Amino acid sequence: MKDETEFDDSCTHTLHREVVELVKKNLPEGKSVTDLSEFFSLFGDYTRLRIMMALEVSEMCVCCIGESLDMSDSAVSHQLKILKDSNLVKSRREGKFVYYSLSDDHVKSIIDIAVEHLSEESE
Amino acid sequence: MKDETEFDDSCTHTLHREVVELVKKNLPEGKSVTDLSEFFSLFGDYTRLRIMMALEVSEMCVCCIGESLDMSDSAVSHQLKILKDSNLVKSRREGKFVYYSLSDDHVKSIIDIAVEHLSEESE
DNA sequence: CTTTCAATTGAATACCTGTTCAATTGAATG
DNA sequence: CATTCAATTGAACAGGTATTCAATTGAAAG
Repeated sequence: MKDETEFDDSCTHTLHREVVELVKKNLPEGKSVTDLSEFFSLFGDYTRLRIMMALEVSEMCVCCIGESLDMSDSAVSHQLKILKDSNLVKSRREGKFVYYSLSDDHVKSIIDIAVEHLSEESE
Repeated sequence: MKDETEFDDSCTHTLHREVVELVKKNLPEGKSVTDLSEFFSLFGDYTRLRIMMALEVSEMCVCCIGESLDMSDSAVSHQLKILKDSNLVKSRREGKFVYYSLSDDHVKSIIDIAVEHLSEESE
């Protein structure tokens, strides 16, 4: 009857055990990590990122965004919906046009940090 | 013979035209935006993000990461390869084990910024 | 040299997600 | 009220990607 009966799967070194337990304790709950990864995913798509960077320059209506980025209005609208549902952009209607803009400057600051990281990378 | 022959697609208002041209001028070239979106994508996957957050706590061997996060060693190894190719994690071999750790503290700072953003969001 | 365990790899699979296309809604205008 | 243009929506499609599974490599120990 060995001492290891409760540790019968892989990587059973006691030293490693302690680390595993420590990590399990300190890891945030699944929900918040999911939220975080979904947040990063918003920036992880090429066209969505381009839309946000375009809106850093100026607010624009849907068709202007499409023309600036050479995308169909439909594709733009779909992505804008995702960004709006995530509170990264907001919109206002003026006559026939719906103008989109960034909700706040979090977007810019997050992109800036990443740009900075990537530029340091290539040194 | 109208003046609009060169502007015969949608959204032809001169006011909008100027904005479109401004945005086109100020938008970074495609390559750098692609790099940026790929960078964010690394954080945009649930399991990859969990791996990085686990490594914030301590360096670990592959099987310990798997055990901490309840994933197969193979799945962990595949993701670690992606993270290593992107220079977000590094590894060292010690006997039979390969220990992984974060390359630098950029990972932590980027995650922290996002966490901060999300917490402000919910106020 | 054979065995054992950790880690990696490649191929196949399954899932997710962005785009397209067609149809529809909303608002202004004649 | 019909028309026009901007925008939205839903369904279908296609491309990318994470996981699984099986096989293999690498290092230590008997």
